[in-house]
Amino acid sequence: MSARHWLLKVEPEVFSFADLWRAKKRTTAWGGVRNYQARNLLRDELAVGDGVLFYHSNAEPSGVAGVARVVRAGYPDPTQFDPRDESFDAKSSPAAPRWFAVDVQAVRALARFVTLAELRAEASLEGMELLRRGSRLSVQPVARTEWRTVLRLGASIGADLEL
DNA sequence: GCCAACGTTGGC
DNA sequence: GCCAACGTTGGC
Repeated sequence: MSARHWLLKVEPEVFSFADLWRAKKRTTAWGGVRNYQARNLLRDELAVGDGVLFYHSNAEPSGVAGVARVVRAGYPDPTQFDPRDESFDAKSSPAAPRWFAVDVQAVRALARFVTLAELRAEASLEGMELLRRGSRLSVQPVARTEWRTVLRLGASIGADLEL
């Protein structure tokens, strides 16, 4: 698979796009994921330079808040080795790490926050993973056409659509 | 290896 | 707060 665009879910109560914007170098480790399908994507697929839709889940409203990019590809998620961390995994070890993280850097906020309802209303996004019934993956591939559509929905008139 | 019970996600 | 959908766990 050579998807170049991804959607990453975050609960804004925990860490929002605004938090990322304020972070040092506008960059954060994106990890704590304890799902194997998501792990495989983080470990094997996300590459430096890939585009990221930063999605606020479990929010009022939920939706895409901003654009980020991958600045460090998959590496062992340090939280799995920290007994004090709630994502600690006693069955993992540095020699055989089980969970992975990437680093992402904010590129820009969307001119308009694009709500989940707006995404659902967009016929051309019908096949988007996020919108599929029961979809829960916190790392999802985004097709190029979907990426462009979301950016268009989030752009103010005349804004540059390219990342 | 089956599958019921349980935990989590996340929209509503 | 509810609950549907899904993933994981663990008894057998």
